[in-house]
Amino acid sequence: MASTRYIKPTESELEILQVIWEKESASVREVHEELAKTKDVGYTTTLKLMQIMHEKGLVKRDDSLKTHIYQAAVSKEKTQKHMLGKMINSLFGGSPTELVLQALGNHKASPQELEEIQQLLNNLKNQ
Amino acid sequence: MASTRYIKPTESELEILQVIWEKESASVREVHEELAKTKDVGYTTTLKLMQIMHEKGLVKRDDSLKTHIYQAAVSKEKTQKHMLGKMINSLFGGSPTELVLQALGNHKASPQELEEIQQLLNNLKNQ
DNA sequence: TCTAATTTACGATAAATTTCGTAATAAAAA
DNA sequence: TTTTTATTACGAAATTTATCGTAAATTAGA
Repeated sequence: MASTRYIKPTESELEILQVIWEKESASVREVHEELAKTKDVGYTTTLKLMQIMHEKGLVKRDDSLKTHIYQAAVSKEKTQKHMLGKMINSLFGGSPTELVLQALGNHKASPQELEEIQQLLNNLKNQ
Repeated sequence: MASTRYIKPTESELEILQVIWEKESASVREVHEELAKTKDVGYTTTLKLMQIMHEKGLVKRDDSLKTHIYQAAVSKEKTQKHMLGKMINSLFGGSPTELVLQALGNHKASPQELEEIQQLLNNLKNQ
């Protein structure tokens, strides 16, 4: 049952995963077009990265047609959870609260968002 | 007044910064002993990293004595803020709220901590 | 069919990060 | 003083990550 060990995506790999998560599935071209909006990088670089990600098991692909279609092999939620946990440990002395306070303090949230957080907070309190 | 641009610590540098932040000031030996508790790494590796960090301006040092004493040149808070911001953008679609919800949902907080968060939430609501 | 364009495969290089060995220096101990 | 120990400086290698050029294969268009 031993689940395959967690593979930590690199920074570039995270950028690519974001696009794939967003689109559900995508070709190299589509991912590249998206990255190119904010980054000056060659097509083959994106291609190579995605091939490596496939080897690592970060993405799966359908290569039955000429243009391969990629999908994420790791969930956004699991990845978020891992990265958050690592950050909490490495930068916030293991205290998720410290992180939450920082995040709320430094980055403004809308009234609706504050309400969402309030809801969750209420749930947590009633336990 | 242009403040010097932000220098992103690498992962190893963050480990070292953590120790220095904790101890306020420390020699290479002290930092290394701490790292060695959880990591198998040579003394000169730690030394070299700290020298590089000094060149980059991540730490300052008193080298008037044989054993140099290091201090952080970047604050824990500023670093937290930067890393959080980066993570919010790269993994939480720019939404701090999403991050907060994840952090609270996945990592348990004590009643006191929940109260702290409630306080901050109240402040934010009254604006 | 023949030519263009698109895509993948692959290797090589570049750049950044981490690692450590060795020598020089300074301090401490014998 | 002499020897041992601890520390720094430094260079180089190893590793990881990111970049791109070129060739081969496939598809689409003329």
